[in-house]
Amino acid sequence: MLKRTHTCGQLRLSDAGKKVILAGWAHSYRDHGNLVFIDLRDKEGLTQLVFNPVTQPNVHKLAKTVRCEWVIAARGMIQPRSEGMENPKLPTGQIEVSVQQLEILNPSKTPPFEIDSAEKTSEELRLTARYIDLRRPKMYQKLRVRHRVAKIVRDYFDRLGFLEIETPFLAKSTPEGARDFLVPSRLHENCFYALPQSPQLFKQILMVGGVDKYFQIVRCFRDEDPRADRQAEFTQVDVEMSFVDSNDVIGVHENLIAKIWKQILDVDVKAPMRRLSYKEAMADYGTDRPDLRFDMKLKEISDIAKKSSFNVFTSAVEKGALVKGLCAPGEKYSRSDIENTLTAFVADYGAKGLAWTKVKKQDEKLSLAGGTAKFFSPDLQKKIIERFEAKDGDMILLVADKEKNANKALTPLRCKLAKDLKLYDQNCFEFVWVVDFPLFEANEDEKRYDSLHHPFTAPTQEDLDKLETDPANVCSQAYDIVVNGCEIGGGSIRIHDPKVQQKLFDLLNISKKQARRQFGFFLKALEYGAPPHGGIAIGLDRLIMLLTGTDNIRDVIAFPKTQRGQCLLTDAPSEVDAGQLEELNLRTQRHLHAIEQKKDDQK
RNA sequence: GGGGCCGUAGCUCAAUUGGAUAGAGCAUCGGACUGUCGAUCCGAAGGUUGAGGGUUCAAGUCCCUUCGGCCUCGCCA
Repeated sequence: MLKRTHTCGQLRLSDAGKKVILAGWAHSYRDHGNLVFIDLRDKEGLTQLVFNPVTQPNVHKLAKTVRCEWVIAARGMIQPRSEGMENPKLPTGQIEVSVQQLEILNPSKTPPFEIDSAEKTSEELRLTARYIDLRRPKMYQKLRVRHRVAKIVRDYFDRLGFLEIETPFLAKSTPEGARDFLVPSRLHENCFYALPQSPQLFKQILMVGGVDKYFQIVRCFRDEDPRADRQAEFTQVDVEMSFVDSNDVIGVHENLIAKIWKQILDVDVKAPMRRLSYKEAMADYGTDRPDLRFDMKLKEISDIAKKSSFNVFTSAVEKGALVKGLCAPGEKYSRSDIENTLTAFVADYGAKGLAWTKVKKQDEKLSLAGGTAKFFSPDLQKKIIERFEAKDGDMILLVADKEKNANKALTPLRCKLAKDLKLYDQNCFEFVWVVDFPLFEANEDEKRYDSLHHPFTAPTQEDLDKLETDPANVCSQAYDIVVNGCEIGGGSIRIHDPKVQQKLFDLLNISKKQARRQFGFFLKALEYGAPPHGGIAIGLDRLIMLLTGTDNIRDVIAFPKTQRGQCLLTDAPSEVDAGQLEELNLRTQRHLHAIEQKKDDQK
């Protein structure tokens, strides 16, 4: 076998005269009857091979048989291309290899799609023939960024004295949070492992174990419906540290993020980063993961709206709902755009309606015109205009609903408008830490509290007493890192006092018995000198999505799954032999039906 | 579990809105060609219109069921 001496992306004019061997895939071939050209491709680039029938008749003959995606190796001499024959589109376009020996390492069937038109090919086919898709330079680039980020992460934590420690994948199921993937135990009948949703308890126990500084680039599993930015299995940069407060954890990670952005994109990220309290974020942006690339803050105008003559608003405010909205440059939107497109848009998020009005300048004075304007007196109109700091030509869009519902509709609306109106630079990154989360959110259906993050998040020292008196207003020591409206990580200082942890379980309506059964091992660990500790988990897939500019998580995973959790390449999940089930003491519904059928037949 | 979009040749799409033998570009195969680089030119082959059922004189087109892909609501401590 010819062994390569160079890659297909590195040869330049200065290499002219060198004897080289290249290996790769035939990207394209151009047969002129006499001269034959083959563009040879490997992960580094393309280099043109030229076959001359006069000087190398046998090699030329063989070259004529080569087809796209055949794997070949070629030995030859680098020669400068003659004048006018250079290809400025290729970094190697100044030279070509005049081939003296050609070896066909492996022919290929005609590929199911052409590499050059993969962008236009259905993702379904690309996933089915992933090995073809991965040959594309763009795909390789994304894998490379992923690798480089992982390397930066490992080097960074290593230098700071962190240990990367593996935690079990065959773990204990806990009912909270997402649905677990279960793995049946062969040795323990009727028992199951769960694949970890995160190594949360293990990393905390590592802190009790004195490890002090832990990190892991680790796969996590959550059996929930996928989305464009969500897969059932995904990767986290998982971190835990002892003897720290929130600021320590935040500091370490904003430096890491800055380092990654600098090394991958050559972008300077300011550290320390901005911080927003949960309250501010919810009030101004309607979400705990605000997109700060543009302003367009949400404003509540319940106080003004309740004085209007618009029944929808007045009755809503009376019922304890609020009127909230935003103000956007409105020239681009016609009345029907608003009443059809935008109203339908917010309806998808549960909004019952979208009230609108436009801001007009007349005689140097701003007033409202159109839509709901008629329900507001000039005085109220003035107040609305002031509240939104509205300008001539703006449109004001309002939703009247319970706070939660209004926010749920307005947040995506705000993002959609900003995108449509191009209110921000696509290439900028606005990082923000969202802090001061409440510890709980009320679960109205089941009349109890739910953890906003998870039940191991510590309340602030000041609010410890409120756990007894006023749980709804207890603030937690949690923090989320958000960029461009995307949550890329979150964590908290944890509870290290078993009594506080028990109190939390009580408030979450987890009985002592249940707590002991599910978390007993953990509560016990806390009783043996658990240090104060805290940590964070950063979503690696989303990080890579941001760094590579894709909004499809499957693009940054070598072998991703579809919306229905299938791997089109391997056809997982698939049925298994009855014998395998037997060994695991499992019966599927179909299995049981078959057994019943057999019994009936015997009768 | 709900909503939306999609499925026609290996690939990307078309088919005058229910009408005749389902077309085109690329790819493939054969031929021609001395410098191309999305080579060009000539020719050929290529179809269970995702699957099943229905309406109709007639279905790629309309209806029902089903499979698959994508987006999304719910869900994702």
